[in-house]
Amino acid sequence: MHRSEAEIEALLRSRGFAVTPQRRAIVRRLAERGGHWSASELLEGVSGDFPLASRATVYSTLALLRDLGVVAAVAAPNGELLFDANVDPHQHFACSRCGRLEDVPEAWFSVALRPEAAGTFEVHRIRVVAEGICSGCQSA
Amino acid sequence: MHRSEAEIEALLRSRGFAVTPQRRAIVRRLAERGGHWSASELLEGVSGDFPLASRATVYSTLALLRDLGVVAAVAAPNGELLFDANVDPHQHFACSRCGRLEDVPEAWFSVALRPEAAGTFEVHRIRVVAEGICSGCQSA
DNA sequence: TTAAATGCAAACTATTTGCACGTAA
DNA sequence: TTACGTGCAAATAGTTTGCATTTAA
Repeated sequence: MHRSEAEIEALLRSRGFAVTPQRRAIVRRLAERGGHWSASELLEGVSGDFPLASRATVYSTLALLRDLGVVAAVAAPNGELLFDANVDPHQHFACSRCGRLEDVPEAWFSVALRPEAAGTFEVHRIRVVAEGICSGCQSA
Repeated sequence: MHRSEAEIEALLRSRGFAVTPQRRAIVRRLAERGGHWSASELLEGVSGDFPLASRATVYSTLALLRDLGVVAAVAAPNGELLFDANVDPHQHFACSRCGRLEDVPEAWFSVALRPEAAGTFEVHRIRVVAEGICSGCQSA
C-alpha cells in the first residue's frame, strides 16, 4: 500500500525532478520502514549511516513529496508533524503514554456524518484518531 | 459548555493557585470568545489592549489550565497547537483553505469501533476531524 | 510575611530562506 | 552544458528555562 522506492523515483523522473542520492535516501527510509517520521528523525539519519542530507534538503524534499502526493503529513495529538509514505485511505491510533502513532485500517471504524451536519460545511474527508494505550505500553 | 471565567477562577483558588491579573486576562479570552487560540494569539493580546502577560506566563498558564482540565489542547491538521476552553466532548471541523478550526457537536458524527479492532489497543477516546471548506470560504 | 507567580533574557527546537557551489540529466 | 538541487549559515518562529523581582493571599 506504500508506494515503493522505485515507484516514487519513477514518479519524480516522470515529472521532471532529479533523483539525487539525498532524495533517494529519504524516500528509501519512508518507503522501507513505513510508519511515521519526523523531519528531525530523517535528518539524523536514523539507521546510523553518514548524515544523509542537510536540513534544507530534508525539508524541501518532504515538501516536494507531499506536493506530489506520495507522502502524507499527519499532525500527532501533541502537534508534532509526521510524514508517512502510506497515502492510501487509513486512520490513526495514537498512544497517550508514549506518543506512538500507528496506521489503522479504514475499516476498523465506521464513521458517518449525521444529517444534522448538512448545510454548514462542505466535508471532503473525515479523519479519525483513536487515542489510548498501545500494546507496548500495556505490557510495560 | 465552556467553563465561565468565574468558574475557572474559583477552581484556581480552590486548588491553591493564585488568581493573578495575567491569569484572569488569559482565562477571560479563552472563556469569552470561545473558539481556538494559539499561544501566540493570546500573547499578542488580540483585543488590542496592553500586553497582558509575558511569553513565559502565557505558556505556563496554558499548561496549568490544561493540567487542571479546564482547557483542552488540539492539534490542527497543520500541526498548530490550539487551546480551547470547551472541555466537554465535541469534535472538530477544519477548513482546508483558511485553516479555521471549529467545534462540532459530538452528535454530528456517529463513530464506532468495529470488532476487527479489538485486542490490539486499549482505546480511550476517538477524535474526529472533518476536513473541508467552511461557509466563509465557500462564499468567497 | 512568604511561597508562588511574573518578567526578562537566554537557550533550545523546528522550520525557512538566500546564495554560492555542485551535479543529474 | 545548464537548470535544478544541495549545503551552509543566518533568519524566523515556537517553546522552555533560570533567576532576580514582585505580589496575591
